[in-house]
Amino acid sequence: MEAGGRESGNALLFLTDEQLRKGIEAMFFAYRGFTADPDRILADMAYGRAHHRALHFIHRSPGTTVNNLLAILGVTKQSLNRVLRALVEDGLVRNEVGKRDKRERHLFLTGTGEDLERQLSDAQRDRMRTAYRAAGPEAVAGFRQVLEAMMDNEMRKRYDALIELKG
Amino acid sequence: MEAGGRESGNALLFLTDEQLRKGIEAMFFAYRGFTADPDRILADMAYGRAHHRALHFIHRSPGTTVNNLLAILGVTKQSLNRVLRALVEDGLVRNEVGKRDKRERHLFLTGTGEDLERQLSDAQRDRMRTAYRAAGPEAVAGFRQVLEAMMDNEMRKRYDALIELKG
DNA sequence: AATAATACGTCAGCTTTGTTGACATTCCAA
DNA sequence: TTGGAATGTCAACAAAGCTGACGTATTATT
Repeated sequence: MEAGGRESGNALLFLTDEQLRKGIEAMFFAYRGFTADPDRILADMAYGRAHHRALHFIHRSPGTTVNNLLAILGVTKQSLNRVLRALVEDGLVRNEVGKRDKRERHLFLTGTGEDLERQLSDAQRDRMRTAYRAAGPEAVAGFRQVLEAMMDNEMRKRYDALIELKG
Repeated sequence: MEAGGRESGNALLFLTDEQLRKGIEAMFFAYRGFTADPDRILADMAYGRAHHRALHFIHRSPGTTVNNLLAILGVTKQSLNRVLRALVEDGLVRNEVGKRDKRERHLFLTGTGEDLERQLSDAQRDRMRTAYRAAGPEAVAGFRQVLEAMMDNEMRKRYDALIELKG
């Protein structure tokens, strides 16, 4: 287990079912806030959250392949393909046949794509920044620690891999 | 703005775009982990995440009305009705006409409903507990602080109202 | 007493985003 | 040269959200 034993009294009060339930509900409501601003922007367009996610990760890792994106997003290629096709048709995403492996398509944002991505992530970052500022650096460190511990091993790998790129 | 000025150097490093992006991605991956276990359980049944949410909040506030639940979940009554109808038909949720106001329907879980709810929330709590334990009480406090700061004002009201009940 | 507002249910139709399954193409590598 | 990987695409479907319209109790207001 871990420390345990002697510190049975108050030290573990943060692990009671009540505390866990609060955390679960906080996660639920916070996630809605987390996506609210981009959702509002996207509602006017023909795009949704799935398009936002694609734009985000292409922006973040330019030249990434379809398979990479598939693994990160955790959806089927048919589902992702629908999103990518729309973005390519509308000129937000550019497709480039791989040099080494010509089966692969490397994905890039166009100028227009970068513009929309920036608009969306600005909104999302603004909220995040406000929350971070209100909570302070130590709270933020704790926030990140808990989130990372909450991921699946699979997802933590993907997350870590992303972090390494620019981390 | 706020404090600013003299402490321009390292004190605000946690507010850089890079740090915010990491937080955004951590939130994305963590939320997938957060829902993964209940999702796996529900996949075998004819239910989804929407049913889980309804069960959770009815369990948490027994006797809540449809309108209450609507406000908490933030969906339309048509959408919620589809979910509730299934749960009532399958004998997981019980409907009770209001005493004071006979227009209202008060919602309760049946024994079967409680069983499923427990199964789902046990799975979710287990992951939460493991994450909390790994991160420690101070990290958890920070986690909660940031989440609460991230909610919409609307949602924070709902969240606070819930907390008061049993909190 | 009449009227308005509220709470709830339901029908119909639409959208987004996910899913399977099947199949073709292209290309790398053994 | 052949098997398998990476990609794209078609079709059909499901979950879960949405709008709009309408009906029925019940309560509140005038």
